[in-house]
Amino acid sequence: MLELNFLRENPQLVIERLAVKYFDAAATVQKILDTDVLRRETQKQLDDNLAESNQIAKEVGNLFKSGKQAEAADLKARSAELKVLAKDLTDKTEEIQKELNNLLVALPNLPHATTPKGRHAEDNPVVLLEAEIPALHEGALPHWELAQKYDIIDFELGVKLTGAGFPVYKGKGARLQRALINFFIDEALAAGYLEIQPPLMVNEASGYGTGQLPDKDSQMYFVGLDNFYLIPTAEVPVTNIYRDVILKAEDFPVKNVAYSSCFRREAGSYGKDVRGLNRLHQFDKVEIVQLRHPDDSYQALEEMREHVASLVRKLELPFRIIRLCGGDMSFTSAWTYDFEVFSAAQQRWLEVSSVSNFETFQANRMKLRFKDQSGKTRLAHTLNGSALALPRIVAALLENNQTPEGIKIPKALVPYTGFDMIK
RNA sequence: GGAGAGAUGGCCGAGUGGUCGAAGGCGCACGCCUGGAAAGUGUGUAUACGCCAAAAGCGUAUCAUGGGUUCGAAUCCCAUUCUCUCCGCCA
Repeated sequence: MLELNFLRENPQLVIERLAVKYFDAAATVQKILDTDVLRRETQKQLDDNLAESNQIAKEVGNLFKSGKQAEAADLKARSAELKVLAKDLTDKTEEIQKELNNLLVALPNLPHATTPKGRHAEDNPVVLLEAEIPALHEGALPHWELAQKYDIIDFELGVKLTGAGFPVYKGKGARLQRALINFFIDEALAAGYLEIQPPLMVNEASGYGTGQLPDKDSQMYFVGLDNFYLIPTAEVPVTNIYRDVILKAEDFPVKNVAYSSCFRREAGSYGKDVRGLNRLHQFDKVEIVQLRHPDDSYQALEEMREHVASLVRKLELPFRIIRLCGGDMSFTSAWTYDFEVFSAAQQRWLEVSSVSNFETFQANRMKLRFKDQSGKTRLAHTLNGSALALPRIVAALLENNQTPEGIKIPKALVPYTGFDMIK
């Protein structure tokens, strides 16, 4: 959520910047400004009304004490009038406040001033390409066929147990998953992150805090009996740890890493793009989250980008980093890098990580603040990134490393898997 | 799931209708004291919104949340949520 004060002072800038995301904000911004004026007027009336009521209440108390019942009765009458008015003003204020809030929540985050122009994914500039595309042997298979051939991932069985998009990992497939998780977490620990094991279900307030609610609720699984949502990413519980928190300046940087299963309904996506591990309803991911002082959040973003790059390199996967253009950026992000690995049998780039700086957008929503040197309370910056999401990494590992003798495990991972080949 | 107790500021804790944004303590910050420190001592120490060009100042709201009673609610009433204790169940 954008900050009202900022919007009040820079409405034109907001409109221009959001145009980069192909979001026409002019009407909403104007409405926000109008509603804000109305809100302050109404608020003032209500405050004055309440101030008088408070005054009267004091006087009545004094009159009672000195036995002047008659005068007290007069004041009580006035108080009753005020009360009716106050009720009315309260309702009005709340309604206006709600409307203002709805308008504010509808505006995306401002993209950073350096955001590349462009509308679609094809317009995203590649900022780094480290991709030696492996030459596969004759008869190379896509990962879903490899999974079956070596009996390491069973998609059919998942359908039996739950439904499509809930694969069962078996034998070396399961161990490969566990190895990747441990590898990713260890790497994050070495980079100074604090490990967190969050709940996999969250309440409504948390869903709202990171922006999944109110409007993206159809993407989350919902446990109706208890009003819980299954997390679509560890970002939700981990970032919400700091909801309504005021940090001290010396608490920075806050660096958390969390492994979790992630649950996504992915309503409306079918077809060949979602075959095998390409898109699942349940998958595993290691997520890194940072809270930063606004002055060095972009330094942190580069640090996180480098961290993720080092992971992909150690796994010896061909990859590229792209900077999302305005039109392709998410609602909440100010700056995003996507990491894509090349999956050689599918001949496709697969997104395996998205690293973003949200600046104060999430922080404003969840009231995540800090006290700066001068004692002033300010919103912190939040950042997060996948480091990494497992299924597409597994897909690329299987496809790229296949040989007629079996699938080779990258050296960095062997200490974690305990084997160097899937045969 | 059953029975009971409870929820107050960063923490502990007092407060059963007005003088309460809230005693007292701890913690923290700054000052005094000291050769330095401890002890002692003084002052300060929530958040949001609004008024004001701004600071100062002032107003309003907030004692789990939402409603109600009352001229007036941290205090009384109702509902909800959460926590704790005992019993039951259980990895």
